[in-house]
Amino acid sequence: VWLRPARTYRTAPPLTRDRIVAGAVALLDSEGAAKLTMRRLAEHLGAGPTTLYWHVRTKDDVLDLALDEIFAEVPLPDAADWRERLSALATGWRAVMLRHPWSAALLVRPMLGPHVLTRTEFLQATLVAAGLNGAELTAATYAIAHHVVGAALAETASRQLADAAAEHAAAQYLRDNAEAYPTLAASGHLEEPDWDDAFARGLDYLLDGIAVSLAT
Amino acid sequence: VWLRPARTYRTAPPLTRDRIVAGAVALLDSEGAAKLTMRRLAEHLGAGPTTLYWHVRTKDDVLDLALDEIFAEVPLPDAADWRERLSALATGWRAVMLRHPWSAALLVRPMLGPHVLTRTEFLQATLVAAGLNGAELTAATYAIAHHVVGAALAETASRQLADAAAEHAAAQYLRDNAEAYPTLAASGHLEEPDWDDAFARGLDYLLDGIAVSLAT
DNA sequence: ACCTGAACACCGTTCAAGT
DNA sequence: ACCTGAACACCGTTCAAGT
Repeated sequence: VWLRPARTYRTAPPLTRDRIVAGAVALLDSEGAAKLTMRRLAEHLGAGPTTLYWHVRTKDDVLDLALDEIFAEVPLPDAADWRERLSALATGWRAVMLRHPWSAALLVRPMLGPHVLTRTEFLQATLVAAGLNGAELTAATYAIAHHVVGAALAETASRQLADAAAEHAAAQYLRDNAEAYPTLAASGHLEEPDWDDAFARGLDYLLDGIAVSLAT
Repeated sequence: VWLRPARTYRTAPPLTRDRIVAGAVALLDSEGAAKLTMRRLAEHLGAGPTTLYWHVRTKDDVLDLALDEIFAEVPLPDAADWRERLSALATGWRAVMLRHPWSAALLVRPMLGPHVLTRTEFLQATLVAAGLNGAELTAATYAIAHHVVGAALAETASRQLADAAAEHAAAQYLRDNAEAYPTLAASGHLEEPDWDDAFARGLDYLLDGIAVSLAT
């Protein structure tokens, strides 16, 4: 999508790519990915069932645009210390993905949107300023992104069980098979962990490791 | 699914849950997630278009079963050193996901299958043996899983561009916008990185960080 | 107990036709 | 330039009916 410019208009039109993207995000937030349909989106925008195809090539385009759109919400922190900058960026990034739970499932598509690239640029520039380069820089950039994406994915997935009965059944299942999964049963693996705490600690492991490599 | 037992039979039947899962994995491997259809899967198995519904409740059940199935391929290493055990587990896990590129997109569903739980049990037991417990144990377990899942997701996504023209266009796009993304343009962000190297280094950052916390 | 086909209520996308 | 509706080739799932 990113390579094809949005159409330009002579006068303010009723339907634009921006309005389509905003409508898609609204529908995804309120009803989830399974309910986002080109027909329903068009109806939501007060257009005929196939009008969207003038502004957008496929449904995948709409999804790519919607995913990039929410990245604009991720704040770019201004802390001086590189560790603080990275923690703040990662925390804000995760918060945005949890606020738009449909976003995790879309990350199998290449992340090339302008807002995504702006965040990645900020992330990598901070690591460069901290002193990384070459293969270490690449690895650190991806590792931090993986932590955010993985955390958002795991927490989103866990919420699919939010149905209390299903959660209870899953925990019971683990207890019934305690001899097969002794460690998991003992640590309460299928009970909701403190996601915020686990995320922050995991990120600290990563940043500690990066700091170690910077010190040598 | 995991709580509902597979049906039992008096005689060897033509269609079983196992055959359905094996057929689904085969179709997903050869044609991708978009092409897996209940109708096509049934046809692939030589059954009527709706026969699957006797053995399985929904298409989501089939996907959950297929995802768990491939986790059986992840080897459980027997190294003595905890770091070696974790590296070997994570590396094997990533390799399996890359071999079945459709698997990354399915991780938005809760990972409760028996094979998944066996790998998670092994991962967490290794961390316990290394000396972790409580909130640190939870955080380390998830952080390692996030690294594997995030890496598989990113590499799979990047391969969607495998089309050489698209890759070239994306790199060109980044170069054209070098003033907006100077760090990314300089580091060649959109050119294929050495995925194996980035994965190994990132995992080392994480394990270094965990080792630091064990030492204090 | 297991399998089938018809049927229902949807999809994404194309395209000739309208304004 | 922009929007429309009919139409095509599909979906997942239900259910009465077969063996």
